Amino acid sequence: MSAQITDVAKLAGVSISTVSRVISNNGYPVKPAVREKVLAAAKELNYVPNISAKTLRQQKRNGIALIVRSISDPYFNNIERGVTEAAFKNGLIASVFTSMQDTEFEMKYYSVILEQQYAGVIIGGGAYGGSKTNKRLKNIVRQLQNQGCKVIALAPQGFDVPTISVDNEDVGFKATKQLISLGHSQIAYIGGYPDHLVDVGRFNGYQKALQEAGIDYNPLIVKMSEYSIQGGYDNCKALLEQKGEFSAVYCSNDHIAYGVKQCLRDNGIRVPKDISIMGTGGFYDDVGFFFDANLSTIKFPFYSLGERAVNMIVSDEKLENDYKEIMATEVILKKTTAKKG
Amino acid sequence: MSAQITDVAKLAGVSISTVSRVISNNGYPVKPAVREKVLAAAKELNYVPNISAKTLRQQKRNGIALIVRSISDPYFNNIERGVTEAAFKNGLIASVFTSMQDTEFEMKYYSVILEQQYAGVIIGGGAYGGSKTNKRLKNIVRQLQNQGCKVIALAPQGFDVPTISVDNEDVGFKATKQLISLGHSQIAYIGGYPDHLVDVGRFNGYQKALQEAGIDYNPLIVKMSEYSIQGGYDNCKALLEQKGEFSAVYCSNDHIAYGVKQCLRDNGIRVPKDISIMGTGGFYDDVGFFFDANLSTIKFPFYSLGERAVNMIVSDEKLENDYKEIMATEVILKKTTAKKG
DNA sequence: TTGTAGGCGTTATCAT
DNA sequence: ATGATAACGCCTACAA
Repeated sequence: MSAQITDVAKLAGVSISTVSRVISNNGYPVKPAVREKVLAAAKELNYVPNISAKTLRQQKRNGIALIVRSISDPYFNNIERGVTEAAFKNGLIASVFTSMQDTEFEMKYYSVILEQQYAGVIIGGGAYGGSKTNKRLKNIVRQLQNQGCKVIALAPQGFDVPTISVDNEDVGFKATKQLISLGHSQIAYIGGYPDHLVDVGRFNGYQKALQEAGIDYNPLIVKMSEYSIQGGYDNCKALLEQKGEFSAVYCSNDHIAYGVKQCLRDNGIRVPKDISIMGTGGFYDDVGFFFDANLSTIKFPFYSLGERAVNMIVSDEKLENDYKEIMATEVILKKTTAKKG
Repeated sequence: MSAQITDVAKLAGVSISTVSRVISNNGYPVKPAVREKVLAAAKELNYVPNISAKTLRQQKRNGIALIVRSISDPYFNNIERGVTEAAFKNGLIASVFTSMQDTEFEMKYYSVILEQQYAGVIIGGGAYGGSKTNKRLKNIVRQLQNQGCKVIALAPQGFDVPTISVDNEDVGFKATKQLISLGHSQIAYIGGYPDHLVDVGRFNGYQKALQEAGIDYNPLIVKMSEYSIQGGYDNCKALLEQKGEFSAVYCSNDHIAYGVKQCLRDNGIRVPKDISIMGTGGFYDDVGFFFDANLSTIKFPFYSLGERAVNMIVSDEKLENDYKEIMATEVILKKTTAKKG
């Protein structure tokens, strides 16, 4: 249908090898005059190399897949940017796939990624599933690895894959400690899925910080449901209704924190004067169309996380499945935290 | 590296043609017993067909690209779902590319899409550029079309491409008329980029509705800047400070409307009791982690828009560049509109 | 510095 | 119903 390398060669009056060498620009010596001729011919014919043929011949993989939970969850915003930009720098092309938190979808994606011979897949936000679904996922992930596709997770997945992530226990610990250092001792915890590994880690950190400060753990002011604004709102409301005493809340995710903030506001409670809130993630600040939530939070290095994952895929270091890499987080204090007054 | 068709053939004791027929499952008759043997062999070897070879041989395109402005803009949430799910149903695979409102990025994407021989590209949200960048975009889009890649826009782009969209003038008209029918006559307009075709349409509709109702157009209560919550907030604040009189606001986008809502609230103005707000799009309701904004709005058929675009790409009807298709919108009344009191 | 030719893993055509 | 073989478009030894 469209022009191919032979057409360009014919028009330029050279062999296809010469054209190939000019087009792929691989450093192989070609006389400048010839190069010009080839380029001119290619331009005239609107020649575009066929990447299937190239891939097939080179046995090289050139795609990076990023799996996210939902395309519009701001949590993934900077992860995606890091992945996309790093991929480009390495001559690869990143595509985003949305799992919708649905294992069926995720499985389908993996099988496509398998066929498409991607260089790697970055699991930014996989489906949330129990141990049965995990087994199926684990299987297909192993298959991907067998095919030479590198798999990198950006959070613990419940089975061994090379993982780059934050230290979730440390995150929970730092956040809670921050609240303690502001004089709070009645600190509620509102988390996401109770059996999500990520949440378990943050919750452990929360408990550890309390313990270290000699504060008794009070299960009455602990709530968990899901990582959403609504979840935060509802759980906060429940806390208020049961009249649990607390002057601060640690939320294991900024969506939750934002919901809590709204709930408190709707109930005439001043933030941070009456109650302080610490969130987790820091992703609200990165999204332009969001109103700045001004959350005090533990900021994750989302961009770097994505960037690093791509670089690991690109490099030829062999990755063991038990490989774990931790990236640093940062305490950010904005307008939802204050000294206990 | 990994198993290929010859390996499967050898293990199953048949020819590669037979394997191909079984694997591609193309209806060609194969004896059941043989089929079983092949399937077993393929499974044992973890055989996965190489899609590059397949694509090369079949000259078939199997990718759909969706260009969005930002991965986390909820505006694209249901468009993406529609595209992804429709693509799957048609045996295609959709990838999302984020333009970041950056023409350079967008150009790079198009050139990759060109090489990758995508079946089609859906321009959900292109870069926002002036006429010079439009020229470059137009060129590469023409090139895509020449290569046999179908291009569909989901909003006017400033140059001719087959477009499926809502009728933006009608949208602005209906929204304004709705406010008028609630008894409002001093209706402010807060829009996005003043020279964005989409906004021009909505603004025209706004003016037309006023005119039809015999209301004088008042340029003092019209503001435009950008499609963001912050933009809505700031423009609303400016309106309040200049003491322009208005009892309702039509916002040409829900981000803006949400910002306006926040601004009014922060200034002690009750919505909708004191001031009514109509938004545009209805995308806040579709995103789980969002707190329901409860905006009265003109709801767009995002999912169908994406779905229809895919179906147009898949079908072999030839698309003229001046093809335009309009999809219906719906007035949704929630908690930001009330009769003028 | 340039050209020739073989092969990457499929599918499809043509025999059998 | 099955098998042999020639493409698909490109890259890359190897030859010149």
